Amino acid sequence: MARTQGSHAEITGPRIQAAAQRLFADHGYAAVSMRQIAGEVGLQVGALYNYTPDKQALLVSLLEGHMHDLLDTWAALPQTVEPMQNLESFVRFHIAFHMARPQAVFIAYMELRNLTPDNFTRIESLRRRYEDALTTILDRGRASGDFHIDDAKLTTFGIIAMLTGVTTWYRDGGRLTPTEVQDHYWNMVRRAVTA
Amino acid sequence: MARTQGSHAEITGPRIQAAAQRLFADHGYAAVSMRQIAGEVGLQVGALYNYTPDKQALLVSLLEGHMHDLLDTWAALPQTVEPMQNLESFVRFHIAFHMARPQAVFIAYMELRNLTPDNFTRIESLRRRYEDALTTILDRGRASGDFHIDDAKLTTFGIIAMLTGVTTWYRDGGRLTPTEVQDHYWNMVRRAVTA
DNA sequence: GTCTATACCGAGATAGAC
DNA sequence: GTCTATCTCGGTATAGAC
Repeated sequence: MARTQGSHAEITGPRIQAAAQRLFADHGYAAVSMRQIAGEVGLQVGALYNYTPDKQALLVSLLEGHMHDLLDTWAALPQTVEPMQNLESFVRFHIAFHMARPQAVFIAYMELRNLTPDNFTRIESLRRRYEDALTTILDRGRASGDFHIDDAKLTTFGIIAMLTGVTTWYRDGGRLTPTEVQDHYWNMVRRAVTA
Repeated sequence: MARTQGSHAEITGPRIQAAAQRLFADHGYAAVSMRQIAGEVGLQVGALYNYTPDKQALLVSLLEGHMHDLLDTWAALPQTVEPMQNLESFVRFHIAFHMARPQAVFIAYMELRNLTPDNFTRIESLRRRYEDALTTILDRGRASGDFHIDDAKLTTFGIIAMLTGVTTWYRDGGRLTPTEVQDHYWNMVRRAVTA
């Protein structure tokens, strides 16, 4: 079966996603044009619309892909019954996952306001599911007496904000290795939840 | 002295700033048009250019104003020689200041990438000065033996990220009073820096 | 200082040939 | 599936009358 000339569906789709991700992360969704994305991939604008109905759908698919990646990867990790161990693996996982995908993370935090209300609701509910995973760990640890925390929800927000902040300063090849960064943050979190 | 008809320089300037701040915070700098800002103030577009040379300068003045407000307000607070007390007042100050200006804070964190390189450098150096204030407190507390921390710079990033995260969920009139929020975060920070 | 009018450009998206 | 060409709209910014 000879292909239609210039037809490359299987590889063009992912390349569009990758280009959009890079450009959205660097300049922001609103500041990036469909022409720029097309140029990055080596297409004319019109061709983009074979892959996405519009610009918004491109953003949504990036955000949804990222959130599902996050939830699925965490769910696939082995869990223990020991609260302190569970918390440690959450902390290390969160840092490692976020360090490895700075662009996707950046978009996930910055571009929520560019979603239409219904898309926003969908993405927000995925984020909440992730937060709930940590809240559950904290609640169990408090029930078992391992953790001393005032408010599990607030502690969840505090921990996640602290850990996610790593992406604002961490650069590959910097002063600290990823493991060292994890060690330091785990030290802070561990002490913050124990008396 | 009769005024020129329709001339209101003293009040129009601040109103433009306020409208820009609100719109930039709600929709993002790149997504807001000069026409929208003018409409919000009750002007035609052209009139805006009596107050700002261009859109970028409007953003810069908001960011610079916010950062100087932050630095000056902190500098005006009384400092003690007691590291634990200094850290507590930093934590409470940071939360209170950020809670009170959600829009300015949001813009200060989200719109840095829409600055031209030289403007970015200026704003970044102001932010660094603020971070250094906390690092200094931590260093002093470590030297005095009050704090047990691995890395003052990293602890600075961790604490500031955690505290600033308050703005993502706090709403006036919510479950917790501002003071209760401060109490909880101070508990977490205090434990995180002590053994 | 504000207005109206406009220059100029680039945005998102579509149509139809190949 | 991609291209060229184009539609329509709204963007920033300016000119000149009042």
